[in-house]
Amino acid sequence: MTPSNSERPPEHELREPDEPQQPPLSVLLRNARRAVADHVRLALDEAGFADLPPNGPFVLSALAFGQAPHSEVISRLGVSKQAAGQLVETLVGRGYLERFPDPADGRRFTLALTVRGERAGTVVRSAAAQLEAAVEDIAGADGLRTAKQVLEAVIEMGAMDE
Amino acid sequence: MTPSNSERPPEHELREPDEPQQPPLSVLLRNARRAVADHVRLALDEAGFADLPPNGPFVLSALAFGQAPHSEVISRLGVSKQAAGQLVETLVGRGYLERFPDPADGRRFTLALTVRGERAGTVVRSAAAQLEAAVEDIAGADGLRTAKQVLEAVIEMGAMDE
DNA sequence: TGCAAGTAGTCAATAGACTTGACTATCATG
DNA sequence: CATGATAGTCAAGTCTATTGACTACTTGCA
Repeated sequence: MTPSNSERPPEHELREPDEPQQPPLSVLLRNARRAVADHVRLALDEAGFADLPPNGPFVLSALAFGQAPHSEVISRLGVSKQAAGQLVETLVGRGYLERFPDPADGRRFTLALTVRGERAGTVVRSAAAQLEAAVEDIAGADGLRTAKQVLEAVIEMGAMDE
Repeated sequence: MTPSNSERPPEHELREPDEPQQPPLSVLLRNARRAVADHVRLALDEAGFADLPPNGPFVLSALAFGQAPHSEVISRLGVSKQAAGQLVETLVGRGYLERFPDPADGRRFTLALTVRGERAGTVVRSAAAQLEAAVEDIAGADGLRTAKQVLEAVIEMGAMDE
């Protein structure tokens, strides 16, 4: 027996919810985020893009059909520039992205999707859009818009803590 | 110059949004989730619980003021039982949790919060509640309720892909 | 011009969390 | 009491992110 237990047994009872109350926002957000990510991941796997790393969909979406400076992708990702650099390197290595030097600034690079990257991006966007459409069918256009406004408010509140 | 660049420059322009359209749900969820997590993390750091791992708040909330079987915490976390076991081990080691053997079943363990764990749990819950209340001030009670319903719909849709 | 300071990005090492595969101990069923 | 299932751990490896230090380039100012 490896875990070190003390001898005293616990006292309280497991609480069971009397009413079907709504869970806290934090839990809902966590689970909803996971659900969307899983849905997108499933679509990617089926389409032959299983080697796209977890943050890949985010980069692909940020690039959409166009291009963007490396630095912008970094700042949108919300991770350290080193982590973003590694991710970009991986995506380049796996054929999703191309890197172009900025002609005006020798330090900078521009990122653009390859054909494969665009295809994967299409899968990401359509999977997300499909789920969003299904939610809209249930919640209605107004409900979805309201929900998005609330999410934007949450994001804004969070940004206020620095 | 380490990155391998090709010589051809990119063709398209960076698109800029003409209208302040709402971002896709997937992006909003990602960012909102991060905002909440950051907010909670900040509160924990300030309260002296900086050593709580990222998934710690979730476990603490799952335990609330009571106790729960290890297996239930595992299934709710949505990760492998090994990962959950590591997390629990860490939380025990850092004084947030205690493990008690189940008197009826020698294989099972019950988890309960220590005093420190309850304090940290209080911080987590109050930080989350504070943010939720602030959002409710902006969006209104109806808006928040609607948003939660939408999130639950998203979670349910995701569960349908297996 | 030329130097100082700031910015873009990389390198290297590491930490942290999760995964798979194999295993032990206990319980339930016949 | 033997077989199979379940709870949980051990061990090893992977993957992602972090920190700290560094190079290369640009900008601004004298």
